[in-house]
Amino acid sequence: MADKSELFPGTLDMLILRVLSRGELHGWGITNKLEQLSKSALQVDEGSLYPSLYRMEDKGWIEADWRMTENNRRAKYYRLTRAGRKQLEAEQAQWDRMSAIIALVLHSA
Amino acid sequence: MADKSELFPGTLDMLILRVLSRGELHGWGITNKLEQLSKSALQVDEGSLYPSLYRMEDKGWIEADWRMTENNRRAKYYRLTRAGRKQLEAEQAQWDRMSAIIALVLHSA
DNA sequence: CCTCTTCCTTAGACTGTCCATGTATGCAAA
DNA sequence: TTTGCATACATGGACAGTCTAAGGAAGAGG
Repeated sequence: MADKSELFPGTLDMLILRVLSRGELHGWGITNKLEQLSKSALQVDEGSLYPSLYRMEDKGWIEADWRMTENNRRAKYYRLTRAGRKQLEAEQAQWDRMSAIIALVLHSA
Repeated sequence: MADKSELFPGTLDMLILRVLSRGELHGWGITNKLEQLSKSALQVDEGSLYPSLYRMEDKGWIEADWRMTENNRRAKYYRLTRAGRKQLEAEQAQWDRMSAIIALVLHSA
């Protein structure tokens, strides 16, 4: 990931699902969107991004088709499936739960 | 880890360091303390705990010696080193940074 | 005795990230 | 027209860290 701020394994899927929940995008676009949304804190490694996309496609959380971008290039546009939406909700809930627990431990007297 | 709520790789070290920053403890005690502090949300797997302890000992973040517990058993008591304290601060800062970023992405309009 | 609890140890599988590298093509500048 | 840059996808291999699973030893208490 980005400048020494590695992502916690497992969170990349969630972040991608979240970005896709705002509308379909191709891989390259996802990278840019994540960088933009995180105010440059996240620069997704392509070696993490694409495997993640394939995994999620296999699992049926996202689906894709090839189209042309506004830059006139071939690109694979991904979008959430219904299962993907459920998955996002679940992961988000799980994240909230776990980060609350961690905060609890970290800030306990 | 615990009832289907797996920890994010990397966070276990931080949680252990945090627990040890409250006072020395042996492995078994760390498990219990984490469970207690997290209100039973975390049940640390021993196959994760001990490798983590050995890693951190190698890195010089913690040190240990064998003693007897109040239950009259041999146990290895771990405590933070100065380096461990610095490490904890760093990881905690990193955690705060990353979780803020993730929250930003998750909750962006 | 016999079982339960405390306590530590380690091998092996698995998952997911990172690094590095490769491909292809559109477009603009030199 | 050729050179270089930006866009876009793909993939092998290394590596770190977790989980599953199994085992061992020894005190406490029935």
